[in-house]
Amino acid sequence: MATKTGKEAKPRIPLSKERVLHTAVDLADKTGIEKLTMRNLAHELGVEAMSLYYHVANKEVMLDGMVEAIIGEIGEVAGGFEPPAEGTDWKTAMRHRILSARQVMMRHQWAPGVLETRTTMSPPLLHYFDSLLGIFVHGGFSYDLAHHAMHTLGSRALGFNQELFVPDDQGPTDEENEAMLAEMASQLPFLTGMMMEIVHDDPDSTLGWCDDQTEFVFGLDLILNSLDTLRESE
Amino acid sequence: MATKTGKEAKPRIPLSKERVLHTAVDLADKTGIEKLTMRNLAHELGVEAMSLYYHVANKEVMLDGMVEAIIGEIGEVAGGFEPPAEGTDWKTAMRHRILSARQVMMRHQWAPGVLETRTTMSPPLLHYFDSLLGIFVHGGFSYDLAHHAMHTLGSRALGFNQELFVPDDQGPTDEENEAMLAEMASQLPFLTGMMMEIVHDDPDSTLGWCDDQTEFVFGLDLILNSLDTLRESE
DNA sequence: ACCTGAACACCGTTCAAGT
DNA sequence: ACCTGAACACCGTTCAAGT
Repeated sequence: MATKTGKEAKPRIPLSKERVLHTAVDLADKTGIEKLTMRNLAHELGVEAMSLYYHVANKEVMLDGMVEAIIGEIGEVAGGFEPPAEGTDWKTAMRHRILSARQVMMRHQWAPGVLETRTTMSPPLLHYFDSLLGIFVHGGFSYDLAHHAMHTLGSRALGFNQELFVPDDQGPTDEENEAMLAEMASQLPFLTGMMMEIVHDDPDSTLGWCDDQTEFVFGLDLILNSLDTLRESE
Repeated sequence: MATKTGKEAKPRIPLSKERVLHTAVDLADKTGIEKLTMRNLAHELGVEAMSLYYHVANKEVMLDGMVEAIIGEIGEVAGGFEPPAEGTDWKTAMRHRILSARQVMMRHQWAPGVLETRTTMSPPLLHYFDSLLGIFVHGGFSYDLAHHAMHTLGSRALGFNQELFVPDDQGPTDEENEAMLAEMASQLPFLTGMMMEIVHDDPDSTLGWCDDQTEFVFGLDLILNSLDTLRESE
């Protein structure tokens, strides 16, 4: 009752589009995207919900703005979107750029989901894609192959992969896991077989077993190497 | 006023979980997922919103059920999830299975988005993935490589690819496009270059230019071929 | 067993009004 | 110029009540 969470001091810092966006990003990081409501955000800013609408047209464009902020972060991590230094192998340049993007996505878990719901590409996003295309083209790709390449990368171009079925927050208990495995054995022979092998190699692993980073890099390298072969034979 | 949309005859067919789910799928197909509210669905069924809760626990499990229905459809299109006929090349089997899934995703545009928000794998979904794994393993993959392979496929395993930024419903006008291209030229040299080449080859194409099916198959084949090479050298 | 009316606790957003 | 109070049109969902 005595001190509420950091909205005590009357808002000396006036609201601004930037402050709204940055606070929104922080709040989404902290509480998850589903808790990012205009009301919650306003409260975090020590202000009424309706005040936000003076700085952002509506929630949808606010989300657009948050995405732009994220792209900016990628730029910081990657050291800008300029073409790689003369003589740099295109594959290492692309790998570096994409893994930089991934770093940013990792600290903003909500970002992939929001990215997927955007219907228009903001200028920063276009700029980012242009820079990826640049790496391809400077690396000797035709526009046609570079185009295919972008589609093949899909969301990996932004540093994330459709992780189908991230296991639930509350993981199954060990007993549930045990029971599940037993029942699965007959119905799902291959999944069971795979899991038993994995459990054998790493006893600590459970149903949510995968090392996302390893798997991401595996897929990324497979695609980049494959594209390189196509480029050579073009 | 005289005749409302097909809810005239009093509900001779009683509600049931199946009827709720199938109507939900149809309604999502017809009006889009964002219009699929419990109230709208109830109205479509000639019933009050609260009646739905007798047959489905809540909206989230209803969406789970809809996904299960979709997996069922994939089974119909693919002719079941049984392992491929003896001696079938794993790659053609996998390609066929995945392109069957894609057919189903194409007629339920909302399905990818809903799939991505699921947090638990329903039995039909597990069964589907098990069948894919089976194709890999029967094709000579180790469990370890098959595991990597599943991650590499990502959402492609279910017949869709993260199409980042499907252009807006209301496409830009020709003039807007023109203006955009002009402005882009300096800022986005590679995107502009690529688009100009594409426009040259196919004058009808615009910003929403890509042939999704072609691009999907390109990426899929690239990945499958690459995996085959890894399998051989394992 | 199956369906409903009224109500609750939320959303995003508009609009006229305050300073 | 910037912020707000009250209100609107929606959500999903609970719960006691109807048949």
